[in-house]
Amino acid sequence: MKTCESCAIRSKAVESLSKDELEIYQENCSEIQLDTGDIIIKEGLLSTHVAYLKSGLAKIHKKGIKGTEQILKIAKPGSYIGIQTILSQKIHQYSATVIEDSAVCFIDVATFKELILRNAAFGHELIQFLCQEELSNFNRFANMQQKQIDGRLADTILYFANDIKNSIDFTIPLSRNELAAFICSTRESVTRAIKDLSDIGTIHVTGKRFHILNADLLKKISENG
Amino acid sequence: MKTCESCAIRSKAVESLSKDELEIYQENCSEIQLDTGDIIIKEGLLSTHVAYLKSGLAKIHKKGIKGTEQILKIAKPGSYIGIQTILSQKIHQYSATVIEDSAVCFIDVATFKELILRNAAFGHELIQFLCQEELSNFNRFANMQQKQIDGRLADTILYFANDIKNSIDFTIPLSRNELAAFICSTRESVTRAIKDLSDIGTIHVTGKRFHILNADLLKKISENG
DNA sequence: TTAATAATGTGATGCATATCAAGTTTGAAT
DNA sequence: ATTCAAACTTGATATGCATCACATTATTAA
Repeated sequence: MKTCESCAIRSKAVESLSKDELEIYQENCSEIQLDTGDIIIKEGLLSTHVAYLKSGLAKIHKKGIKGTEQILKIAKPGSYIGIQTILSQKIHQYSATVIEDSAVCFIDVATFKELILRNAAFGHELIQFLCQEELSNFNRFANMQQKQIDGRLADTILYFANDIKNSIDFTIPLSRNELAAFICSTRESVTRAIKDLSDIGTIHVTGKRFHILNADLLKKISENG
Repeated sequence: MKTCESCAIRSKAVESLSKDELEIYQENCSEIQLDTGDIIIKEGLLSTHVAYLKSGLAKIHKKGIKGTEQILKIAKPGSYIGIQTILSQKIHQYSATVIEDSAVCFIDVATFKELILRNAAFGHELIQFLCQEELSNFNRFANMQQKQIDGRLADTILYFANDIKNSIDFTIPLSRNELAAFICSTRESVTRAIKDLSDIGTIHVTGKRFHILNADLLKKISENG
Protein backbone atom coordinates (compact mmCIF):
# COMPACT_ATOMS: atom_id res chain seq x y z
CA MET A 1 0.00 0.00 0.00
CA LYS A 2 1.22 3.44 -0.88
CA THR A 3 1.84 5.78 1.98
CA CYS A 4 2.33 9.53 2.08
CA GLU A 5 5.43 8.84 4.13
CA SER A 6 7.12 7.17 1.20
CA CYS A 7 5.62 9.45 -1.41
CA ALA A 8 8.35 11.04 -3.48
CA ILE A 9 6.22 13.89 -4.72
CA ARG A 10 4.39 14.91 -1.59
CA SER A 11 4.03 18.61 -1.00
CA LYS A 12 6.37 20.78 1.01
CA ALA A 13 3.53 21.26 3.43
CA VAL A 14 3.33 17.53 4.04
CA GLU A 15 7.12 17.46 4.43
CA SER A 16 6.74 19.65 7.45
CA LEU A 17 4.43 17.28 9.31
CA SER A 18 5.61 15.30 12.28
CA LYS A 19 5.40 11.55 12.25
CA ASP A 20 2.05 11.30 14.00
CA GLU A 21 0.64 14.23 12.07
CA LEU A 22 1.63 12.49 8.88
CA GLU A 23 -0.25 9.48 10.11
CA ILE A 24 -3.38 11.54 10.64
CA TYR A 25 -2.92 12.99 7.19
CA GLN A 26 -2.42 9.60 5.64
CA GLU A 27 -5.44 8.08 7.27
CA ASN A 28 -7.70 10.75 5.86
CA CYS A 29 -6.22 10.88 2.44
CA SER A 30 -6.72 8.72 -0.59
CA GLU A 31 -4.99 8.72 -3.90
CA ILE A 32 -7.04 8.30 -7.06
CA GLN A 33 -6.13 7.99 -10.69
CA LEU A 34 -8.15 10.27 -12.90
CA ASP A 35 -8.42 10.43 -16.66
CA THR A 36 -8.73 13.39 -18.97
CA GLY A 37 -12.18 14.86 -18.60
CA ASP A 38 -12.71 13.62 -15.06
CA ILE A 39 -13.87 16.20 -12.59
CA ILE A 40 -11.77 16.88 -9.50
CA ILE A 41 -14.06 19.40 -7.90
CA LYS A 42 -17.20 21.04 -9.14
CA GLU A 43 -18.35 24.62 -8.72
CA GLY A 44 -21.46 24.88 -6.58
CA LEU A 45 -20.93 21.62 -4.72
CA LEU A 46 -20.07 21.27 -1.08
CA SER A 47 -16.40 21.42 -0.28
CA THR A 48 -15.55 18.20 1.52
CA HIS A 49 -11.98 17.51 0.43
CA VAL A 50 -8.88 19.31 -0.64
CA ALA A 51 -7.27 17.85 -3.73
CA TYR A 52 -3.54 17.62 -4.19
CA LEU A 53 -2.42 17.18 -7.78
CA LYS A 54 0.41 14.66 -7.62
CA SER A 55 0.88 14.28 -11.34
CA GLY A 56 -0.93 15.19 -14.52
CA LEU A 57 -2.60 18.47 -15.35
CA ALA A 58 -5.94 20.12 -14.62
CA LYS A 59 -7.82 23.19 -15.68
CA ILE A 60 -9.33 25.47 -13.06
CA HIS A 61 -12.47 26.95 -14.51
CA LYS A 62 -15.61 28.81 -13.70
CA LYS A 63 -18.96 29.48 -15.28
CA GLY A 64 -19.31 33.07 -16.42
CA ILE A 65 -22.40 34.94 -17.45
CA LYS A 66 -24.54 33.10 -20.01
CA GLY A 67 -22.71 29.94 -19.00
CA THR A 68 -19.54 30.76 -20.88
CA GLU A 69 -16.66 28.77 -19.49
CA GLN A 70 -13.74 30.79 -18.22
CA ILE A 71 -10.47 28.98 -17.59
CA LEU A 72 -8.84 30.72 -14.65
CA LYS A 73 -5.58 28.85 -14.64
CA ILE A 74 -3.83 25.57 -15.22
CA ALA A 75 -2.99 23.53 -12.14
CA LYS A 76 0.38 21.82 -12.27
CA PRO A 77 1.60 18.91 -10.16
CA GLY A 78 2.20 20.17 -6.64
CA SER A 79 -0.94 22.29 -6.58
CA TYR A 80 -3.60 22.20 -3.92
CA ILE A 81 -7.03 22.46 -5.47
CA GLY A 82 -10.16 23.55 -3.68
CA ILE A 83 -8.33 24.86 -0.68
CA GLN A 84 -9.96 28.31 -0.84
CA THR A 85 -13.34 27.16 0.34
CA ILE A 86 -12.44 24.89 3.22
CA LEU A 87 -12.13 27.51 5.92
CA SER A 88 -14.91 30.00 5.40
CA GLN A 89 -17.18 29.40 2.45
CA LYS A 90 -18.24 25.84 2.06
CA ILE A 91 -19.29 25.78 -1.55
CA HIS A 92 -16.71 25.40 -4.28
CA GLN A 93 -16.41 28.61 -6.23
CA TYR A 94 -14.74 27.00 -9.22
CA SER A 95 -14.40 23.66 -10.95
CA ALA A 96 -11.28 21.65 -11.63
CA THR A 97 -11.17 19.17 -14.49
CA VAL A 98 -8.38 16.83 -15.49
CA ILE A 99 -6.83 17.65 -18.86
CA GLU A 100 -4.02 15.10 -18.67
CA ASP A 101 -4.31 11.82 -16.84
CA SER A 102 -3.58 12.59 -13.24
CA ALA A 103 -2.91 11.19 -9.82
CA VAL A 104 -4.88 13.14 -7.26
CA CYS A 105 -4.89 12.84 -3.48
CA PHE A 106 -8.08 13.81 -1.72
CA ILE A 107 -7.66 14.96 1.85
CA ASP A 108 -10.57 15.35 4.20
CA VAL A 109 -11.38 19.00 4.96
CA ALA A 110 -11.55 18.55 8.73
CA THR A 111 -8.16 16.89 8.76
CA PHE A 112 -6.67 19.59 6.64
CA LYS A 113 -8.04 22.28 8.88
CA GLU A 114 -6.85 20.46 11.97
CA LEU A 115 -3.32 20.24 10.61
CA ILE A 116 -3.27 23.93 9.78
CA LEU A 117 -4.18 24.74 13.35
CA ARG A 118 -1.81 22.20 14.79
CA ASN A 119 1.35 22.68 12.80
CA ALA A 120 2.44 26.19 11.97
CA ALA A 121 5.02 25.00 9.48
CA PHE A 122 2.27 23.25 7.53
CA GLY A 123 0.32 26.49 7.40
CA HIS A 124 3.44 28.36 6.50
CA GLU A 125 3.93 26.26 3.39
CA LEU A 126 0.31 26.76 2.41
CA ILE A 127 0.68 30.49 2.84
CA GLN A 128 3.68 30.39 0.57
CA PHE A 129 1.73 28.45 -2.03
CA LEU A 130 -1.24 30.82 -1.85
CA CYS A 131 0.97 33.88 -2.10
CA GLN A 132 2.67 32.61 -5.21
CA GLU A 133 -0.66 31.78 -6.73
CA GLU A 134 -1.97 35.26 -6.10
CA LEU A 135 1.05 36.85 -7.72
CA SER A 136 0.60 34.61 -10.76
CA ASN A 137 -3.03 35.63 -10.92
CA PHE A 138 -2.07 39.29 -10.84
CA ASN A 139 0.34 38.82 -13.70
CA ARG A 140 -2.13 36.86 -15.71
CA PHE A 141 -4.82 39.46 -15.08
CA ALA A 142 -2.63 42.33 -16.25
CA ASN A 143 -1.44 40.41 -19.28
CA MET A 144 -4.94 39.47 -20.36
CA GLN A 145 -6.10 43.05 -20.14
CA GLN A 146 -3.19 44.72 -21.81
CA LYS A 147 -2.13 42.35 -24.54
CA GLN A 148 -3.95 41.43 -27.68
CA ILE A 149 -4.60 37.95 -28.91
CA ASP A 150 -1.29 37.18 -30.57
CA GLY A 151 0.57 38.31 -27.47
CA ARG A 152 -1.71 36.30 -25.20
CA LEU A 153 -1.28 33.20 -27.33
CA ALA A 154 2.49 33.68 -27.35
CA ASP A 155 2.34 33.94 -23.55
CA THR A 156 0.45 30.69 -23.34
CA ILE A 157 2.75 28.80 -25.69
CA LEU A 158 5.80 29.98 -23.75
CA TYR A 159 4.06 29.12 -20.49
CA PHE A 160 3.47 25.54 -21.55
CA ALA A 161 6.95 25.25 -23.04
CA ASN A 162 8.85 26.70 -20.08
CA ASP A 163 6.73 26.12 -17.01
CA ILE A 164 4.90 22.92 -17.75
CA LYS A 165 6.42 20.80 -20.50
CA ASN A 166 10.04 21.93 -20.35
CA SER A 167 10.41 21.41 -24.05
CA ILE A 168 10.10 23.32 -27.29
CA ASP A 169 8.04 20.50 -28.77
CA PHE A 170 4.95 19.57 -26.82
CA THR A 171 1.19 19.20 -26.83
CA ILE A 172 -1.17 21.68 -25.25
CA PRO A 173 -3.94 19.45 -23.91
CA LEU A 174 -6.69 21.93 -24.67
CA SER A 175 -9.15 22.09 -27.53
CA ARG A 176 -9.30 25.30 -29.52
CA ASN A 177 -12.40 26.17 -27.53
CA GLU A 178 -10.57 25.63 -24.27
CA LEU A 179 -7.56 27.57 -25.47
CA ALA A 180 -9.96 30.39 -26.24
CA ALA A 181 -11.48 30.12 -22.76
CA PHE A 182 -7.97 30.31 -21.36
CA ILE A 183 -6.70 33.29 -23.32
CA CYS A 184 -10.06 35.03 -23.17
CA SER A 185 -11.00 34.92 -26.81
CA THR A 186 -12.97 32.76 -29.21
CA ARG A 187 -12.30 29.54 -31.07
CA GLU A 188 -12.09 31.33 -34.40
CA SER A 189 -9.73 34.00 -33.18
CA VAL A 190 -7.45 31.39 -31.63
CA THR A 191 -7.26 29.64 -34.99
CA ARG A 192 -6.30 32.89 -36.65
CA ALA A 193 -3.76 33.76 -33.97
CA ILE A 194 -2.11 30.38 -34.38
CA LYS A 195 -1.98 31.04 -38.08
CA ASP A 196 -0.42 34.47 -37.46
CA LEU A 197 2.35 33.04 -35.31
CA SER A 198 2.90 30.20 -37.77
CA ASP A 199 3.05 32.51 -40.77
CA ILE A 200 5.91 34.50 -39.31
CA GLY A 201 7.79 31.33 -38.52
CA THR A 202 7.73 31.38 -34.75
CA ILE A 203 5.90 28.10 -34.31
CA HIS A 204 4.81 25.02 -36.17
CA VAL A 205 1.48 23.60 -35.14
CA THR A 206 -0.32 20.40 -36.03
CA GLY A 207 -3.48 19.87 -34.07
CA LYS A 208 -2.64 20.20 -30.41
CA ARG A 209 1.10 19.70 -31.00
CA PHE A 210 3.15 22.88 -30.82
CA HIS A 211 6.75 23.23 -31.91
CA ILE A 212 8.60 26.45 -31.14
CA LEU A 213 10.85 27.49 -34.05
CA ASN A 214 11.84 30.97 -32.95
CA ALA A 215 11.63 31.46 -29.21
CA ASP A 216 13.13 34.94 -29.29
CA LEU A 217 10.55 36.28 -31.68
CA LEU A 218 7.81 34.56 -29.71
CA LYS A 219 9.09 36.20 -26.56
CA LYS A 220 9.17 39.56 -28.27
CA ILE A 221 5.55 39.17 -29.33
CA SER A 222 4.61 38.12 -25.84
CA GLU A 223 6.34 41.15 -24.34
CA ASN A 224 5.02 43.69 -26.79
CA GLY A 225 1.46 42.46 -26.43
CA MET B 1 0.93 55.46 23.39
CA LYS B 2 -1.23 53.34 21.19
CA THR B 3 -0.77 49.62 21.50
CA CYS B 4 -1.92 46.77 19.33
CA GLU B 5 -3.35 45.27 22.48
CA SER B 6 -5.89 48.04 22.81
CA CYS B 7 -6.43 48.44 19.10
CA ALA B 8 -10.09 48.10 18.26
CA ILE B 9 -9.55 47.32 14.63
CA ARG B 10 -6.67 44.89 14.76
CA SER B 11 -6.86 41.92 12.46
CA LYS B 12 -8.28 38.54 13.33
CA ALA B 13 -4.79 37.20 12.91
CA VAL B 14 -3.52 39.52 15.61
CA GLU B 15 -6.46 38.52 17.80
CA SER B 16 -5.11 35.02 17.83
CA LEU B 17 -1.72 35.98 19.26
CA SER B 18 -0.79 35.19 22.82
CA LYS B 19 0.20 37.95 25.17
CA ASP B 20 3.93 37.70 24.60
CA GLU B 21 3.50 37.16 20.87
CA LEU B 22 1.44 40.31 20.77
CA GLU B 23 4.29 42.07 22.48
CA ILE B 24 6.72 40.91 19.82
CA TYR B 25 4.29 42.04 17.18
CA GLN B 26 3.83 45.40 18.81
CA GLU B 27 7.50 46.07 19.20
CA ASN B 28 8.10 45.56 15.53
CA CYS B 29 5.10 47.40 14.25
CA SER B 30 4.46 51.07 13.77
CA GLU B 31 1.33 52.89 12.79
CA ILE B 32 1.55 55.72 10.29
CA GLN B 33 -1.01 58.15 8.93
CA LEU B 34 -0.91 58.40 5.17
CA ASP B 35 -2.62 60.83 2.85
CA THR B 36 -4.17 60.27 -0.53
CA GLY B 37 -1.43 59.72 -3.04
CA ASP B 38 1.07 58.39 -0.53
CA ILE B 39 2.76 55.16 -1.46
CA ILE B 40 2.42 52.18 0.87
CA ILE B 41 4.60 49.78 -1.06
CA LYS B 42 6.22 50.10 -4.43
CA GLU B 43 6.61 47.48 -7.13
CA GLY B 44 10.24 46.55 -7.69
CA LEU B 45 11.46 47.56 -4.25
CA LEU B 46 12.66 45.23 -1.56
CA SER B 47 9.95 43.80 0.65
CA THR B 48 10.85 44.77 4.20
CA HIS B 49 7.48 45.20 5.87
CA VAL B 50 3.95 43.94 5.66
CA ALA B 51 1.37 46.69 5.71
CA TYR B 52 -1.95 46.36 7.49
CA LEU B 53 -4.59 48.81 6.38
CA LYS B 54 -6.35 49.91 9.56
CA SER B 55 -8.53 52.54 7.99
CA GLY B 56 -8.81 54.36 4.70
CA LEU B 57 -8.54 52.91 1.23
CA ALA B 58 -5.75 51.96 -1.14
CA LYS B 59 -5.38 50.86 -4.72
CA ILE B 60 -3.28 47.81 -5.53
CA HIS B 61 -1.72 48.38 -8.90
CA LYS B 62 0.91 47.19 -11.27
CA LYS B 63 2.75 48.46 -14.29
CA GLY B 64 1.67 46.72 -17.46
CA ILE B 65 3.31 46.73 -20.86
CA LYS B 66 4.22 50.19 -22.13
CA GLY B 67 3.87 51.41 -18.56
CA THR B 68 0.09 51.37 -18.52
CA GLU B 69 -1.17 51.26 -14.98
CA GLN B 70 -3.38 48.34 -14.12
CA ILE B 71 -5.39 48.51 -10.92
CA LEU B 72 -5.64 44.97 -9.63
CA LYS B 73 -7.96 45.61 -6.72
CA ILE B 74 -8.98 47.98 -3.99
CA ALA B 75 -7.69 47.24 -0.52
CA LYS B 76 -10.20 47.83 2.26
CA PRO B 77 -9.54 48.28 5.98
CA GLY B 78 -8.52 44.92 7.38
CA SER B 79 -6.33 44.04 4.42
CA TYR B 80 -2.75 42.90 4.59
CA ILE B 81 -0.71 44.47 1.83
CA GLY B 82 2.58 43.17 0.51
CA ILE B 83 2.27 39.85 2.24
CA GLN B 84 2.81 37.86 -0.95
CA THR B 85 6.49 38.62 -1.25
CA ILE B 86 7.65 38.15 2.30
CA LEU B 87 8.20 34.42 2.23
CA SER B 88 9.71 33.56 -1.12
CA GLN B 89 10.23 36.43 -3.49
CA LYS B 90 11.72 39.46 -1.91
CA ILE B 91 10.79 42.12 -4.40
CA HIS B 92 7.32 43.64 -4.36
CA GLN B 93 5.39 42.55 -7.40
CA TYR B 94 2.84 45.33 -7.15
CA SER B 95 2.41 48.80 -5.73
CA ALA B 96 -0.11 50.03 -3.20
CA THR B 97 -1.11 53.68 -3.10
CA VAL B 98 -3.45 55.43 -0.69
CA ILE B 99 -6.62 56.73 -2.32
CA GLU B 100 -8.31 57.85 0.89
CA ASP B 101 -6.43 59.08 3.95
CA SER B 102 -5.40 55.97 5.80
CA ALA B 103 -3.92 54.57 8.96
CA VAL B 104 -1.41 51.90 8.09
CA CYS B 105 0.57 49.62 10.36
CA PHE B 106 3.92 48.44 9.07
CA ILE B 107 5.13 45.18 10.52
CA ASP B 108 8.66 43.96 10.10
CA VAL B 109 8.93 40.99 7.71
CA ALA B 110 11.07 38.88 10.01
CA THR B 111 8.61 39.33 12.84
CA PHE B 112 5.71 38.47 10.64
CA LYS B 113 7.41 35.35 9.42
CA GLU B 114 8.37 34.36 12.93
CA LEU B 115 4.79 34.66 14.10
CA ILE B 116 3.53 32.56 11.21
CA LEU B 117 5.92 29.80 12.22
CA ARG B 118 5.22 30.18 15.90
CA ASN B 119 1.47 30.47 16.07
CA ALA B 120 -0.62 28.24 13.85
CA ALA B 121 -3.80 30.19 14.56
CA PHE B 122 -2.10 33.32 13.24
CA GLY B 123 -1.22 31.50 10.05
CA HIS B 124 -4.69 30.07 9.89
CA GLU B 125 -6.22 33.55 9.79
CA LEU B 126 -3.82 34.62 7.09
CA ILE B 127 -4.70 31.56 5.04
CA GLN B 128 -8.33 32.48 5.36
CA PHE B 129 -7.60 36.02 4.22
CA LEU B 130 -5.54 34.83 1.26
CA CYS B 131 -8.16 32.31 0.21
CA GLN B 132 -10.90 34.92 0.18
CA GLU B 133 -8.70 37.25 -1.80
CA GLU B 134 -8.03 34.59 -4.40
CA LEU B 135 -11.72 33.87 -4.82
CA SER B 136 -12.39 37.59 -5.26
CA ASN B 137 -9.65 37.73 -7.85
CA PHE B 138 -11.22 34.84 -9.75
CA ASN B 139 -14.59 36.56 -9.80
CA ARG B 140 -13.10 39.81 -10.87
CA PHE B 141 -11.11 38.11 -13.60
CA ALA B 142 -14.13 36.35 -15.03
CA ASN B 143 -16.26 39.48 -14.84
CA MET B 144 -13.69 41.62 -16.60
CA GLN B 145 -13.40 39.15 -19.42
CA GLN B 146 -17.03 38.45 -19.96
CA LYS B 147 -18.80 41.71 -19.37
CA GLN B 148 -18.65 44.83 -21.42
CA ILE B 149 -17.97 48.30 -20.14
CA ASP B 150 -21.42 49.23 -18.86
CA GLY B 151 -21.63 45.97 -16.94
CA ARG B 152 -18.16 46.40 -15.52
CA LEU B 153 -18.91 49.94 -14.43
CA ALA B 154 -22.16 48.81 -12.85
CA ASP B 155 -20.17 46.15 -10.98
CA THR B 156 -17.80 48.74 -9.69
CA ILE B 157 -20.48 51.16 -8.58
CA LEU B 158 -22.29 48.39 -6.73
CA TYR B 159 -19.02 47.23 -5.23
CA PHE B 160 -18.29 50.63 -3.77
CA ALA B 161 -21.88 51.07 -2.62
CA ASN B 162 -22.27 47.68 -0.97
CA ASP B 163 -18.83 46.51 0.04
CA ILE B 164 -16.98 49.70 0.80
CA LYS B 165 -19.19 52.70 1.46
CA ASN B 166 -22.37 51.03 2.65
CA SER B 167 -24.44 53.78 1.11
CA ILE B 168 -26.22 54.61 -2.11
CA ASP B 169 -24.65 58.06 -2.11
CA PHE B 170 -20.89 58.09 -1.98
CA THR B 171 -17.68 59.18 -3.66
CA ILE B 172 -15.45 56.86 -5.62
CA PRO B 173 -11.98 58.16 -4.82
CA LEU B 174 -10.61 57.45 -8.27
CA SER B 175 -10.03 59.76 -11.20
CA ARG B 176 -11.59 58.78 -14.50
CA ASN B 177 -8.20 57.51 -15.56
CA GLU B 178 -7.96 55.36 -12.46
CA LEU B 179 -11.50 54.11 -12.88
CA ALA B 180 -10.49 53.10 -16.38
CA ALA B 181 -7.41 51.31 -15.06
CA PHE B 182 -9.68 49.51 -12.62
CA ILE B 183 -12.37 48.40 -15.05
CA CYS B 184 -9.87 47.75 -17.81
CA SER B 185 -10.93 50.43 -20.23
CA THR B 186 -10.02 53.99 -21.14
CA ARG B 187 -10.77 57.40 -19.68
CA GLU B 188 -13.06 58.30 -22.56
CA SER B 189 -15.00 55.06 -22.48
CA VAL B 190 -15.55 55.40 -18.74
CA THR B 191 -17.03 58.84 -19.32
CA ARG B 192 -19.40 57.42 -21.89
CA ALA B 193 -20.33 54.45 -19.73
CA ILE B 194 -21.18 56.80 -16.87
CA LYS B 195 -23.31 58.74 -19.30
CA ASP B 196 -25.05 55.54 -20.43
CA LEU B 197 -25.96 54.55 -16.89
CA SER B 198 -27.04 58.09 -16.09
CA ASP B 199 -29.18 58.40 -19.21
CA ILE B 200 -31.26 55.38 -18.26
CA GLY B 201 -31.74 56.76 -14.78
CA THR B 202 -29.77 54.22 -12.75
CA ILE B 203 -27.32 56.69 -11.29
CA HIS B 204 -26.70 60.38 -10.83
CA VAL B 205 -23.09 61.43 -11.02
CA THR B 206 -21.36 64.71 -10.32
CA GLY B 207 -17.60 64.46 -10.49
CA LYS B 208 -16.52 61.62 -8.25
CA ARG B 209 -19.81 61.58 -6.36
CA PHE B 210 -22.14 58.74 -7.28
CA HIS B 211 -25.76 58.44 -6.31
CA ILE B 212 -27.61 55.22 -7.06
CA LEU B 213 -31.18 55.89 -8.21
CA ASN B 214 -32.20 52.45 -9.40
CA ALA B 215 -30.25 49.69 -7.75
CA ASP B 216 -32.31 46.91 -9.33
CA LEU B 217 -31.65 48.08 -12.84
CA LEU B 218 -28.00 48.60 -12.02
CA LYS B 219 -27.82 45.08 -10.71
CA LYS B 220 -29.47 43.76 -13.83
CA ILE B 221 -26.92 45.53 -16.00
CA SER B 222 -24.14 44.16 -13.85
CA GLU B 223 -25.49 40.63 -14.14
CA ASN B 224 -26.16 40.71 -17.85
CA GLY B 225 -22.76 42.13 -18.62
C1' DT C 1 -15.76 0.98 -44.95
C1' DT C 2 -19.41 4.25 -44.19
C1' DA C 3 -22.16 7.21 -41.63
C1' DA C 4 -22.60 10.44 -38.12
C1' DT C 5 -20.87 13.77 -34.95
C1' DA C 6 -17.72 16.76 -33.11
C1' DA C 7 -13.78 19.75 -33.70
C1' DT C 8 -11.54 22.94 -36.51
C1' DG C 9 -10.75 26.28 -40.25
C1' DT C 10 -12.13 30.26 -43.31
C1' DG C 11 -14.34 34.19 -45.27
C1' DA C 12 -17.61 38.07 -44.77
C1' DT C 13 -19.61 41.35 -41.77
C1' DG C 14 -20.70 44.11 -37.64
C1' DC C 15 -19.85 46.17 -33.39
C1' DA C 16 -17.75 47.60 -29.08
C1' DT C 17 -14.40 50.21 -27.75
C1' DA C 18 -9.77 52.25 -28.48
C1' DT C 19 -7.71 56.13 -30.45
C1' DC C 20 -7.30 60.80 -31.97
C1' DA C 21 -8.42 65.61 -31.72
C1' DA C 22 -10.62 69.40 -30.00
C1' DG C 23 -13.16 71.73 -26.59
C1' DT C 24 -14.63 72.47 -21.63
C1' DT C 25 -14.60 72.35 -16.85
C1' DT C 26 -12.22 72.21 -12.52
C1' DG C 27 -8.95 73.35 -9.23
C1' DA C 28 -4.70 75.17 -7.70
C1' DA C 29 -1.36 78.92 -7.72
C1' DT C 30 -0.39 83.64 -8.12
C1' DA D 1 -10.07 87.72 -9.76
C1' DT D 2 -6.76 85.84 -13.26
C1' DT D 3 -3.85 82.46 -15.11
C1' DC D 4 -2.40 78.00 -15.93
C1' DA D 5 -2.35 73.05 -15.84
C1' DA D 6 -4.70 69.05 -15.09
C1' DA D 7 -8.85 66.49 -15.41
C1' DC D 8 -12.74 65.67 -17.88
C1' DT D 9 -16.13 65.54 -21.76
C1' DT D 10 -17.52 65.07 -26.46
C1' DG D 11 -17.47 63.95 -31.33
C1' DA D 12 -15.28 61.65 -35.34
C1' DT D 13 -12.71 57.85 -36.92
C1' DA D 14 -10.15 53.51 -36.83
C1' DT D 15 -9.52 48.78 -35.61
C1' DG D 16 -9.29 44.37 -33.29
C1' DC D 17 -11.95 40.92 -32.59
C1' DA D 18 -16.51 38.72 -32.02
C1' DT D 19 -20.06 36.86 -34.52
C1' DC D 20 -22.27 34.40 -38.15
C1' DA D 21 -22.45 31.12 -41.77
C1' DC D 22 -20.57 27.54 -43.91
C1' DA D 23 -16.71 24.35 -45.50
C1' DT D 24 -13.44 21.04 -44.07
C1' DT D 25 -11.17 17.86 -41.35
C1' DA D 26 -10.85 14.67 -37.50
C1' DT D 27 -13.02 11.22 -34.55
C1' DT D 28 -16.09 7.90 -33.13
C1' DA D 29 -19.63 4.53 -33.77
C1' DA D 30 -21.90 1.19 -36.49
